[in-house]
Amino acid sequence: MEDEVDRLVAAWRRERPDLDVEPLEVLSRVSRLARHLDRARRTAFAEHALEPWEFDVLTALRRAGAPYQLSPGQLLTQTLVTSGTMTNRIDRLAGKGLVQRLPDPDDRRGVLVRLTQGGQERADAALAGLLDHERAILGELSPSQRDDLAALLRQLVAPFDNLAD
Amino acid sequence: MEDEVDRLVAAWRRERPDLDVEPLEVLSRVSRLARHLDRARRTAFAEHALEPWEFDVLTALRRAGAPYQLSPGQLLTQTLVTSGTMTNRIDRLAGKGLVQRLPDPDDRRGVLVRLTQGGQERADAALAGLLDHERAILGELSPSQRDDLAALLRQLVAPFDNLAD
DNA sequence: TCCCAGTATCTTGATGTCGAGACATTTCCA
DNA sequence: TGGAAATGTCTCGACATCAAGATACTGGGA
Repeated sequence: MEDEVDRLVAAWRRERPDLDVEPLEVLSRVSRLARHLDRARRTAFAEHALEPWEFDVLTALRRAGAPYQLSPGQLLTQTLVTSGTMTNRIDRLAGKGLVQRLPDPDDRRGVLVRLTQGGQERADAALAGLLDHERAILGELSPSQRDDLAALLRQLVAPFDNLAD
Repeated sequence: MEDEVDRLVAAWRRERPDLDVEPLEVLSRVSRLARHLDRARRTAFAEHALEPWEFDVLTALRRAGAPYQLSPGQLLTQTLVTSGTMTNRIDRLAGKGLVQRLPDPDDRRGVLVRLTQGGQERADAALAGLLDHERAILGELSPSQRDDLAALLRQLVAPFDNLAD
């Protein structure tokens, strides 16, 4: 089946026949698919009354394992936002009762952000919902195609992930 | 080589062994790769003193073919932003002399946005630079792997692209 | 012990985007 | 032909983000 990138590439071949636009076949599809996935995620989370950024923070804490707490600095590195943004996010999540701020007993400059019981439940439910949605999207592919795709993508991502960011 | 998604998946398997997190192997890699690509694009465009959003608008006009003009509404559907955002973008591009606003001769409500000579040159140069960068990223893969990857991604994207958006 | 560079977090101001609504013009239908 | 609905663009207010600087505390060397 044809997609928007096929149309995009055709337009460039018509307007710029001198250029090799083959890289777009892969990388434009990655970008466009990511945009669609963002929208799908937003929809999936709305069923649990969560914004994507809330999910990102809550699940980072959930993945940390009991007692489900991290410093703001650790959350920064996991979510790739700036410190000002994280302060704002923690404020709002604390206001909703999904996390609480605790003083770090070992460092009086520091703070620990801990998932509340309610926050953990919301995170767990939203993750399950997200995975259901994503399984539906991947229904287009056979199990072996999924494995192939994951392996190819890993090859492209790994150089970025293993570089000092 | 290992990547961040391998670590992410391992953490979930430890914390939520009851869940099947296999979809993340594909879709989290798509999202993360897209984020890395955004940063790489930003770097590539900076060599031509362009922001990503400027590139998006200028190349939409460039792809339209001579005389390189589209209505704001057509630009909306191609760039997936809202009308308020597009008005703002056109204002700034016009201020830099990269596009100009012309009254639509056929519809007095309407406006046509036309690429200037300078705008076209910037768009063409930035596209060539982007493709060079992207070719380097894809250097990890053989030609047949790229074809496979493009085909698998097309299968995932096509249902979104061919749905009323 | 004192000081100072380093670390951790929060505050502030600027920016770009979105969503809703305003306004002008066109199109469709009675 | 008259009027309502649709269309195309712009304006405005709210919001999340970022970058840079402010504030508070720690820890090692003189």
